Amino acid sequence: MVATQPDPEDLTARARIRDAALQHFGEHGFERATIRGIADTAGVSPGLVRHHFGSKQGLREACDDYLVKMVRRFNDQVRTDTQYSDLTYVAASRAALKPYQRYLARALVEGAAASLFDEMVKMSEEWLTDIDAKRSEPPFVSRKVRATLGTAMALGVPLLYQHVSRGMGVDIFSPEGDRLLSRAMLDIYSHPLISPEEAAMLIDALDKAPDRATPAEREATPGRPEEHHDD
Amino acid sequence: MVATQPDPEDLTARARIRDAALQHFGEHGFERATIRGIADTAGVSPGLVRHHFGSKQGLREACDDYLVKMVRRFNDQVRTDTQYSDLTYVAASRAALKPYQRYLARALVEGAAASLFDEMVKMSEEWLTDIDAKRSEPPFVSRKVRATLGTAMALGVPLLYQHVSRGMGVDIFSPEGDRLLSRAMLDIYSHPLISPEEAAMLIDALDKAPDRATPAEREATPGRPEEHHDD
DNA sequence: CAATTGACTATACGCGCGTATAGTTTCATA
DNA sequence: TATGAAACTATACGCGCGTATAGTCAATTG
Repeated sequence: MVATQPDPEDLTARARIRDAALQHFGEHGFERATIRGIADTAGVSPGLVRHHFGSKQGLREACDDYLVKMVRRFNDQVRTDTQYSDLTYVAASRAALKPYQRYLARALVEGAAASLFDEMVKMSEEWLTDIDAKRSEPPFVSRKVRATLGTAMALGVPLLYQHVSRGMGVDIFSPEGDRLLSRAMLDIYSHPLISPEEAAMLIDALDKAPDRATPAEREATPGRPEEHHDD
Repeated sequence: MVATQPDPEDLTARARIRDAALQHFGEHGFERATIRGIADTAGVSPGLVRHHFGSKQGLREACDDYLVKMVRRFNDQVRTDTQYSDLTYVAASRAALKPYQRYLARALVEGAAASLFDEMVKMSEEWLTDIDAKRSEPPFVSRKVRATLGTAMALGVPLLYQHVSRGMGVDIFSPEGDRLLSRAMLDIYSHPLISPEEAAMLIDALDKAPDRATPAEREATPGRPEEHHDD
């Protein structure tokens, strides 16, 4: 009961523009989305967009800020509610973020929304703390590394939701899809792909032979492999 | 002899354009990338791009086809080599696809490159077949569903490589980063987050109360939650 | 040696975009 | 009612883009 949004009904024009931008950016991407289209969806003139947000980039930043605030609030809320396990958190955040999912996906892949990702990692770390307490062997790597990887992997599902839905034969955002997804996640998270012994063995091999070039590594080398500067 | 291409070596202008496009599309996104910029990187005139690929969209499709062909060849190669486990495959494909990773990420998130994703799922399914043989309890869901989810989760890491690198404190494409990543993956894949008993219990709860609305589900409902038409 | 064909360039057109600016309405306050 | 600011609209400009077209050059072929 954190009474957040005053009323979805009489939203101010500024908020309507922001929501329309979230939608358009998510559906068409930042470049392809047009101020005119966003203004049209929001029911205002294109000029008003500029009046409120200064520029297209400003509008984007406002969208990012809004989402970060929303995720942060969601996390705080869940954090105080101890009934959630890691699994149900994943499911809950999947549901909560659903409307913004496409926007989120694009932003994250483009390297933006960093604080949002980090927020999720911190969340994962907290749960890992509990899980690690019940664990016998010491982990191979630090908790933060595992939390980071776990977060990225969990995000892979909504990020690729079109492909996942196609592969599962059901829209993962529909009730049935969500149910199937939850079952599958429970199965995956409760059944290791390899045994700890095998893993330890492979780690040993890894430490002894750090130079493990695959046959493909030699073959797949195109024009400019080493350049990735950010936008 | 129809030898239009004097050499299969990737030195023809057409190949250079394709490589430049892979790079530009990956770095700037499809919309933002310009034919002029691609032509410049390839060292040709913008007109030649059109001459060879017809249009910008045609160029994109050529890039997709090329990548699919490359992944397929990689898979075939690995498939015949039985020394690979699921884990090392993930690592190997991570290395092989590295130069195309940014392009891949954008394409996949935009819903394109579907056959590529499906190819990977098929690969995962084959390995799951072996793993399932050693498993006592029956899986909660079909193998394909688990393979699909596993693929999406594995892809989440390179998709979010900037965030993952930041969280791990090391570039995951550097040798050290790759090593740390492999260790972490081995740990995650060998240590379940929850016990099978807990999972079974949660599934039970899931089946009995299919309507599990979270507090956030009620709160986070923006303008148009139910619309997601594809491009 | 023409003659044809394909690789490649130079140049320009038209359109849609972000942006700028001037003008109009709404509304709180005195 | 007067007034000033803020919300909002109408209109236009300029630029960069994809695309189209005409032309040049090099290699192949009879």
